[in-house]
Amino acid sequence: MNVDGRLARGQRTRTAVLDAAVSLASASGLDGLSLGHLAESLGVSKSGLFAHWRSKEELQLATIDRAVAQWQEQIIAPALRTPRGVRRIHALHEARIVFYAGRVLPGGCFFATTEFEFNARPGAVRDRLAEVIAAWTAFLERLVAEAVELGELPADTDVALLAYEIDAYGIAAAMRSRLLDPEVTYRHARSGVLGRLRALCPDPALLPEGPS
Amino acid sequence: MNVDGRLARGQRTRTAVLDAAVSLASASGLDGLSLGHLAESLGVSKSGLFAHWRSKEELQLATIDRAVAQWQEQIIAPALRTPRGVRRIHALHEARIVFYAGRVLPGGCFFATTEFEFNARPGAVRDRLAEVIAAWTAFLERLVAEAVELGELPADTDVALLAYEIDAYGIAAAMRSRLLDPEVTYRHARSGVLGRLRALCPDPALLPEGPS
DNA sequence: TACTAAAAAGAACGACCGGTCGTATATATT
DNA sequence: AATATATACGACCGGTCGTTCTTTTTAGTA
Repeated sequence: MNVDGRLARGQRTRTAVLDAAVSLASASGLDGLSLGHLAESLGVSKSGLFAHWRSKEELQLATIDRAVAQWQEQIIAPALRTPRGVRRIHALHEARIVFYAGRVLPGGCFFATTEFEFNARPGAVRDRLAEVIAAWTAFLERLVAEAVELGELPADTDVALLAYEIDAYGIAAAMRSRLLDPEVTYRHARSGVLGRLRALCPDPALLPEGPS
Repeated sequence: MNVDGRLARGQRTRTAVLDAAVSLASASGLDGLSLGHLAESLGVSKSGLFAHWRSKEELQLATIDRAVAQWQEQIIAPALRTPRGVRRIHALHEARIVFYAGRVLPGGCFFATTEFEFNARPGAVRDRLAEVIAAWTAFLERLVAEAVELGELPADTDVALLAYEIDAYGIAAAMRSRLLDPEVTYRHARSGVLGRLRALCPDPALLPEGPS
């Protein structure tokens, strides 16, 4: 288990840089993120960054991967610890709102910011972001499909549509919570999805009580 | 009605510049929009822009105003030509989707892009964008409230929540239509709102037929 | 025709951008 | 102890950024 101390040091630096990069990019975008600012905010030299990534684009791609891992840990993992079906769907959405409301990232949502930033800019970054959102969409649809299979949602449910709707509530929350009243926004995002699921789910005991 | 030819020329230039600025900013953001590119794409000198706006920020603010006017003409005006109530709500959403699907702007949606870009960057631009989205939200809520008053939606409808939901479908469409399958995305955005309104509206004749 | 004012161009600026290079410093291997 | 390697640094490059200043062109006025 003894690892090379040099590699360990590099790994430590890499992680610290990418964590800071995800934070900064969530607020300023992957393009607005400048190597000079990033290096300065970490107390390292700009040129030192090039020892780990040969170009800014490579660092941008690595930053995306890091943000995916963070999303996996903080939003997807909690949901997977919840029983399949509507409860898992609800847990996923709830973890997302908690993540936004907890101000984990200064910009709110890394993916919402960067996907809007790059959706009209061809290149490797855009392609990678498209892959990420496709995987996220597929995951959401799988959760909805499972709920249908379990009989917790009607058999004629439009799975892709419901997944779209749930995601839309989250995206809107990420945007509006920073420009309008956050509390009101989160309440809408929460009760929107909850109301939707409650209207479809035949077993009301599976979902939390509370004001619509 | 005879106007000063010099001023008229300036007005023409100003309009042309702002139209191009809205287009470019919808794809690259208000910050990614560089004065050099903007000037070059118009066949104008960079310094000439400063005859009309004293700084980039001033031009950014003017660009926002121009985008608001465009939104007013192409999305709000058509809706206001439709009878009040759920039909007007539906017309508004439909005009929005048509605007996105018609590729009027290369980036899809000026506001979605810039609001995500600036939601974590304090300053005059962010403040102006916050005003714009607040006005848009108020407008949407007014349309929903009118439908309730007309009896086309239940009296106990959560007006602000329904307005949030309708807007969320639009925001999600702007983002996903550029990274995932556009046709599927627009179908979801359309049938999502339509399904929502049909489930609430007691008079089915007010809304178009068609698959869910 | 002379004068004025608006619009636009041109050249130049300091600051910062992403990126390169040579070098110094740790840590490992022999 | 000598050597190799991964990491990190400081100095610097060409280019672009927003911005300023000066000059020229265009249009209206007396």
